Amino acid sequence: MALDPRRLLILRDVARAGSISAAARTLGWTQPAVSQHLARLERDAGAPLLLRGPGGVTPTEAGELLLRRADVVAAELHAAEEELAALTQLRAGRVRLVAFPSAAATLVPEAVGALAAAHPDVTVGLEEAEPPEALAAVASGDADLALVFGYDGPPAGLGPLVWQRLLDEAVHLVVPPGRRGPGRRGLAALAADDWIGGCVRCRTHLVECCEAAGFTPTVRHTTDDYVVVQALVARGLGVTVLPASALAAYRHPDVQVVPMASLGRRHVGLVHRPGADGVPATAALVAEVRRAARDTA
Amino acid sequence: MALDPRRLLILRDVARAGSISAAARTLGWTQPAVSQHLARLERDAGAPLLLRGPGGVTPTEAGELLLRRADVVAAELHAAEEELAALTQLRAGRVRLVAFPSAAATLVPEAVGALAAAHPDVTVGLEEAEPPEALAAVASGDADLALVFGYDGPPAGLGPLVWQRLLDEAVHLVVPPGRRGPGRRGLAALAADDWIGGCVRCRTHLVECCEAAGFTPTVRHTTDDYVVVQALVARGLGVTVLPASALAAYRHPDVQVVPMASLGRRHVGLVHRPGADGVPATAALVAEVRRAARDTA
DNA sequence: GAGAAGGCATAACCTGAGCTTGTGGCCCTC
DNA sequence: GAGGGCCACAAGCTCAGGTTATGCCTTCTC
Repeated sequence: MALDPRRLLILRDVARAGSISAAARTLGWTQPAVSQHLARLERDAGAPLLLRGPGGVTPTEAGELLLRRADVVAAELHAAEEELAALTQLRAGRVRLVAFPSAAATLVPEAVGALAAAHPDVTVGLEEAEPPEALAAVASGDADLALVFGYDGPPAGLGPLVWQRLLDEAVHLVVPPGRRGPGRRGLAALAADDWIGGCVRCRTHLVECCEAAGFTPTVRHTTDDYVVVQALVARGLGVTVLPASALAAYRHPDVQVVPMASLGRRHVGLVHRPGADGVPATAALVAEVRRAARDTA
Repeated sequence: MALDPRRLLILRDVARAGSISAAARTLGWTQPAVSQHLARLERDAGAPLLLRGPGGVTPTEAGELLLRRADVVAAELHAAEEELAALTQLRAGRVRLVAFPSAAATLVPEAVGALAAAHPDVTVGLEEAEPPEALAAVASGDADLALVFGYDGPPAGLGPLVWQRLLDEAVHLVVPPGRRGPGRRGLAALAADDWIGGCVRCRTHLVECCEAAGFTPTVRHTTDDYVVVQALVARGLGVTVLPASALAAYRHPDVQVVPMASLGRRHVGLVHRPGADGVPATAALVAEVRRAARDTA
């Protein structure tokens, strides 16, 4: 009783061709193949669909009925293939990207700009969020791609998500002008200083590094804006740490930058759901972000 | 690249069930079966359609696209099955019947009336036509069923059409009141009479019978109305032949009816295109006509 | 009318699509 | 860390769905 939609399309071909043999020729099949499909369809339908006459075949009332439906099915199928082709050829599509703020200011504009230039009909939605929220957005399906970072490895809480490393960068100590470096004592030399913290994740890393050096930092100021941070440091209001890319993007002329291995390295990467890198629009954006990362490295 | 509509429906089942395993359970299949169908569909589509996450699966942009189309396809299929069921259960349908005039006055009303009573939603279109035109109508597809007759066998020119014999009837000589019968001389005794002819086919048969008896009849009057014919005969305006059923339907009190084997027999039957007797509505009407013929015989 | 041509169905065969079972990996939950 | 749910992958087996071969039908042509 259940109709096979493929046979509906075959019925349509036969009706258009006017005979079973003619339909077989257009399908590149033999006549019995088509004949058997029709016989099966008629059995499933419970009524004759075509009357076999000399020189061809004419639909019955039931046949006409199915032909009307088959036309709709064929149209839907064709439209689906068209839309699908648009997606795979990047003539359509949408990517929802979540990125952490400093990336949004550097990598993202370059990548999104390049994608828009190459494929103007692919739309990119950008949202700023720190790694934990970004991961949640991707995991829940609210975003397709997240630009996130972690210290000394991928961020925690990846779950089933896929991590694609983009670049590692050093984390530097940033101190006011004229201030002497920490020397061999390392971070411990700054135990008494006021500290400027960034986002939650960065501050956590900062605190961990300090505690590894034997003290708990006094975090007096908090901002994740690396321009603001440097302005505060330049005025002597505190010390901080900044990843190399933030300093590459903007470097206040007065601050001192001190490389320190004990501050670890920041790992920047893309995160998406497994398989999402097969989605054409997402893959294209991933490629552009990777290119941008390679260019800035 | 060509999408298999069956897999589209499977995709739909999976999306509705929320996971491949759940869809497999509702389909009564195993999980790998569904998994393979999806893999093939994604290959044909050229893009991932579902992202596999923990606890189930969520459609991609391409997947959503196909799901919308699949909904339409499923709706069409369902509607087609509904309409088909209506046809096979005689809750809908149409039969176009062509019948020769005297049948239209006797068999047809009974049969069509019975069909209408049993299946009020099946519509019957009736048209009157003599056998040759009736056969042409069926052959060309303008009619589904024809009630026709032939003398001493099925009518000529059947071609590929199917003949279903309904009944045979005697053909009687009809002469004015008081007139002596033909006796052993047979038809030849009426060589000098005026004859009343019916339709073309009937007159042809009349002429053939007379010529077999050695003369060519003078056909003075022509009408295919058996009431009119008998009125003419009753007034002594001519002689004629009439099939038994015409005389059973109406018998003028004054005419004499003389059975004559040499007038042959008239064969009444149904004609349809091969396979048309499988069409539910047509089959139902055929059955009613046969019943009516059996009852009148 | 005999033959050729074109249509369809049927039968028998054979390959591969599409099921199955079995297994392993991954994630989450308890 | 044991258990359960999800998935993909691999290998096997069965039958759907092709094929070729054949026969019958009607129509057209000479």
